[in-house]
Amino acid sequence: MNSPAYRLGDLQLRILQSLWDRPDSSVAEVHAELKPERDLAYTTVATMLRKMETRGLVAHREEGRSFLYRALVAAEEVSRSVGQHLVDRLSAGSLTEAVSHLLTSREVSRDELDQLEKLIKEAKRRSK
Amino acid sequence: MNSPAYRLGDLQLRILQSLWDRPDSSVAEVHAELKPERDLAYTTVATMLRKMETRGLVAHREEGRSFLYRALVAAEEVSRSVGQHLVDRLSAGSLTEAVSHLLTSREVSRDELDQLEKLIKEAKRRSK
DNA sequence: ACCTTAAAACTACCATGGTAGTATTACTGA
DNA sequence: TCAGTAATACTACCATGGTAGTTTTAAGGT
Repeated sequence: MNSPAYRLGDLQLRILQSLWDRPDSSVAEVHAELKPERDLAYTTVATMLRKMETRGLVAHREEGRSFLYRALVAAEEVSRSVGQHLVDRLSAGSLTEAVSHLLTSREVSRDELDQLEKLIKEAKRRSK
Repeated sequence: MNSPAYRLGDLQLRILQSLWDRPDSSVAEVHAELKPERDLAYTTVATMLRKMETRGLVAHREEGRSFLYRALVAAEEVSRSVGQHLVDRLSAGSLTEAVSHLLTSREVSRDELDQLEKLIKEAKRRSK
């Protein structure tokens, strides 16, 4: 149906996540938030935001001398799309296979396993 | 530390998967295998294989008039790397969060949930 | 009013994945 | 031997993500 199959680069996705967390962020705020992980120039973030606006991913409004950006796409939508892509890449579309990959290819703590188990149980309850 | 952090495009990853399945494939064989999903020109696959060879991802040997390609990188290595990257994208590195996304953002059949549960149990047993 | 500063706008650039066309090479069969 | 064919080699192209420099605009203090 209406899954526009978002093709997002790493930076774009990261910026969206930042915007989902804090809507109406200025470029400076987004830049600051990304600073620890990726030391980008201010202009890089600004440019990216503008590119994303032309793609309809975000929108801005002026607040004094600043542009405040917000995401136009829902976290849900994009997550699904990205997640689907993930599963496809990892294992031609099979979710369980993908998770299996994830589990076997890394150290997974006892704690995480417990959490995962709980997740499954919840999902089962919901689907019942 | 020997995780070279493979940055692979979709097609490259798909080709590797094909090669893991059937080592010593000719270009024609890889092309044929990909045909149903992606109707690419023969030359596209050949070019990609050549590019991947310069990157050290695959190697070829001549067999009569054909080049037989094989993957130089282990499925394990790449899977881990790709999986890690995808988990990072989806949710800053948290595996359980990533799986949670996967579970809540799509229809998951009862059957899949059962399989997943089994997976977790196995992982627990192994880690014990 | 003017200088400083900070923001946005515009523009350019590079790397790379993806795509495919054309050229070349070399078997193979008649 | 030589035309046909099937393979590789070479090359070019495009789109896009990512990066950042330069230019313009406008606010704010003194």
